[in-house]
Formats: sequence, C-alpha cells, structure tokens
Amino acid sequence: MQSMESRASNNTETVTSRLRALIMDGTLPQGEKITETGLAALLQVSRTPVRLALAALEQEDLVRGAPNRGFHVRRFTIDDMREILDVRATLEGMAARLAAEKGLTGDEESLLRSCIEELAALIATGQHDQAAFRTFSSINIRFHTHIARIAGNAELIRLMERNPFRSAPLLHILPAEEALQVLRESQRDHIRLLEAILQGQGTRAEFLMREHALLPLSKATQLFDHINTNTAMRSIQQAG
Amino acid sequence: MQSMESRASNNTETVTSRLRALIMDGTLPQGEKITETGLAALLQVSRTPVRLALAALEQEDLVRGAPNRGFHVRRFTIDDMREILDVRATLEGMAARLAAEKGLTGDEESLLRSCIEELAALIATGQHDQAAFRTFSSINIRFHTHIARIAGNAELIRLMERNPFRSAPLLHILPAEEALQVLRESQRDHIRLLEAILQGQGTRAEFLMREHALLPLSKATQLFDHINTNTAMRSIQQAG
DNA sequence: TTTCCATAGATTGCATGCAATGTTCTCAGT
DNA sequence: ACTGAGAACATTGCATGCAATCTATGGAAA
Repeated sequence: MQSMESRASNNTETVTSRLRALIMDGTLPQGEKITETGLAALLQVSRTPVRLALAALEQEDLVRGAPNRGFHVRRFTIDDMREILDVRATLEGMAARLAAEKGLTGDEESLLRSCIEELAALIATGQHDQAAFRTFSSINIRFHTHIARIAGNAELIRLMERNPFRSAPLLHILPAEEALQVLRESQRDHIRLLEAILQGQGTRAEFLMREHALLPLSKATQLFDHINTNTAMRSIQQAG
Repeated sequence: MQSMESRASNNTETVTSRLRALIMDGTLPQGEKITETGLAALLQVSRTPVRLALAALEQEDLVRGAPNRGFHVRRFTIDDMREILDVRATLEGMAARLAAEKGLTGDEESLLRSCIEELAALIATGQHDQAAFRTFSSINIRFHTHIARIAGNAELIRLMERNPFRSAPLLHILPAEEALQVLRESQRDHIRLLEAILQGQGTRAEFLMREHALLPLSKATQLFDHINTNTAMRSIQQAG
C-alpha cells in the first residue's frame, strides 16, 4: 500500500508524492491556486516534472485544472468526503466478499489473526492518546490491505489505492471517549469479519465490511453538525 | 459519459484520446512498445503532449511504463478482463442501490422508461446484425449512465468513467442467436431493475444490476474456452 | 563456441525558450 | 465615480536541446 510514496527514482514521482503530501496535510489549503512556476520554485525543480505531477494528481482528483488557467487544490465538502467514503466502503466490501468466496490459506488466516490480536492488546491497555490512535490505524490498514490482497483482484486494489482516504478512522477529531468506543466497535467488526470470511459467507462479509468502513464517519456526523474538512483531511493523513 | 473523448481544445487531450482509441481498437496491439518519439512522429506533435498523454493512460492502466525504459501497451489477459468487469459490476450495483434509495423524479423515471421502450422496439424487429447491436449498446449505455447520474455520487461516476469497459456487451463476438438471447435477457433485467428502483428496493436493485453487468461475460465464457482479448477489446470499442 | 566487456546508438528525463492564452491594471470617456 | 477598452503582465501549452540512462552490437578472451 505504501507503494505510491517513497519509491522515487525520478523527480516526477518525488514531486507527485510531495505535492500530495502538501495537499493532504493542509500545507496547501483547499482552493489554493497552484502555479507551475510557483511549485517549481518551491520544490527546486523545473516546470516539467511539476506539470506531470499536476496531471497525475488531477486524475486522482486532488487538484483541479481549467485549460490555460492552471490548477487549484480541490475543495472537499463534507458531502465529497461522504461520497468518497461511500465508494470506499463498497470497494472494501467487495474485497471482503471475494476473500470469503476464495477462502484463506493458513498463512493468510494467521496474518489476519495476528492483526486482530495486536489490536486487542492495544485496546486492552486503555490508552487513548494520539500515539495509540496512530498505532491502531497502522495495524488497521494492514488488516484491510491484507484482505484486499487475498481478494486478488488487481483492478480492485488499484482503485482502492487511488482512493484519497485509505483507512479513514477520523479518530483524531473525535473526543477521546468516543474514539475509544470506535476502536472497540471496530475490533468487534474485525472479529466478525474474519469469522464470516473463514466460513465463506461472502455476502455477510461484504455487508459487515461496509458497515465497518462507514462507522467512523457516522460517529463523527452524529457528534458534529459540520465537520471541518481541512481538519478531517489532516486527521486522515496523520492516520496513514 | 462521452466527456472523456472529443472535447479537446489542447493537443494533450487530443493525443490522449487518439492514443486511447489506437489501443482500444487494436491498431496498437497488446504488448506493443511505445516510444515517445515514435508516437510524436505518428501524431505529428512534439514529445511533450505525448509524454503527458502516456502518463494519463498509465494511470488508466492502458499502458505500462518502466522507469527510463518507456512504455508498452498493456496486455489484457482474460483474467484481467474478468477482474475489470467484476469491479465494474460492483460499481454499477452501487449506482443502482443509490438510485433506489434516493428515489426517482418523474423526469428520471420517464427517461429510463423511454430507454426500455426503445430497446423493446429494437428487439421486436428481430434484427441481429452489427448495426442492431450497436444501436442496442448505445441505448444500453444511456440507460446505465442515467442510473449512475441519478445515484448522484461524483466519485462513483469518476471511477466508472475510468473503467476501460464502459458497457461491455461483448455481443460482437457471440454467435447471432446467442447474442439475441443476451439482448432479451438484458431487457428483462432492465425491466426488473427499474421496478426495483421504483419500489426503493436498494439491495435487490444492486444485485440485479451485478448479475446484469456480468451476463455477457458469463455467456461468452460458457461458449469459448479461451477468448481472444484483442478481439474482445475491439468488440467493446465498437459497442461504445 | 561461448561469455564478458566496451562502445555506440537509442530513448527517456529534465530544463528552458517562445508563442498563445488569460488576467489585471490603467486610463480615457461618459 | 463608474464603465469599458487596451496594454502590460502573468501563466500555461508546446517544442526542442542536452545530459543521464538503457539497450544492442561487436569484438576479445577463455
């Protein structure tokens, strides 16, 4: 899953990664105008790789460009985030279904189990600080990534990797108590999911996964009338 | 849905469209090596727009490139096509579900109904030549596109537009009798789908749509041990 | 004959210049 | 003061040159 970052022998990919990071962590705020020359100066490269990077991020829909009028950072409304997470939930559900239909090898099962055990251990400590949430997210991502791998559909994996919100726990913007509760419910989902997959219950796995993927968002919208999308994106970025 | 073609004020988009067409219609066969200079000479432009077009199509996964070693046309195995259609079916299913959950306005309903009536009229003529299949495909695409619009999820539409196989009836590679049967079964699916959507039966609509989207592929694989992916892609291209 | 290395050719990756297109500011006219 | 036209400025889109990298060919050594 980290294949999109880091590995960068050429400048273009470096610029793409850095620009993506600048956007996701809010350094470049939503709606900010981006000029090729400006970015080139900022990142100390020529306009060529910048242009290529912008084209790439335009396809990811992180920046938007009008012909002859340059680019600006996409504005994410709360509805945009909801839509993206909705698609993500559907794709994750498909991955779970395929995994269940295909069945697990012993190795695959134990890998998923170990994720669940690590999460259980983490929750048992009762910690609810930022560090704990980060650890939780990284294990969680491993769990989800592995299910996608097991599903074995390359096109599916490709789309999931391009989705801006990898695993979007939104934990960081929730009050600590609420966040802990999300952790616990998530963990219960994980256990049920593995059970469904092991028993080859494709449809059950699919719907469990959908619910699971939408859990943090529904929690967050229960609590806030209006989510600040800048904060939310920073939160998601920190989670990865 | 045709937004990706035609509208091309600048060279880069023109080159992108033309290159995509060259690949989809088999002029550039699968696995063919593509050099920037070669394409630039062929299309009478400089390397710059070619480079941008290649980067775009790489993200669509129609061409693949190794660092410093250029690009080649992606090879589609039959399994690749299956995977892509599987994802497409899931996304189409999501669109149907959202449409059902949202409900139709009068205009939306009558637009879908008119598609169905046109298809019924076409089938009633009993024609089963290439021209009839093309007409069928174009109406069919309108039907599906409209459902996606009704669903109203921009991210979903974006992914569906990027899927290489828009509506993939594969009719052209089936024997005429089989193709006609596919038409009839499709039409039955359409009617049921509209019914489910009108009654707000989201899950039913979702699963009907999935089956519907996979129908042509399963028919084709019933008949052939091995589908020639070049022929199949040409067929899909003709359908669009 | 086979293997390895070196050199020549080809191709990509990047930087930059130039023309075309947009944007903004000024200033005259109302 | 306000509007509109025009010019100055800024920015993109494209072409092209150059260096770095990769590939291929040929020849020498085992």
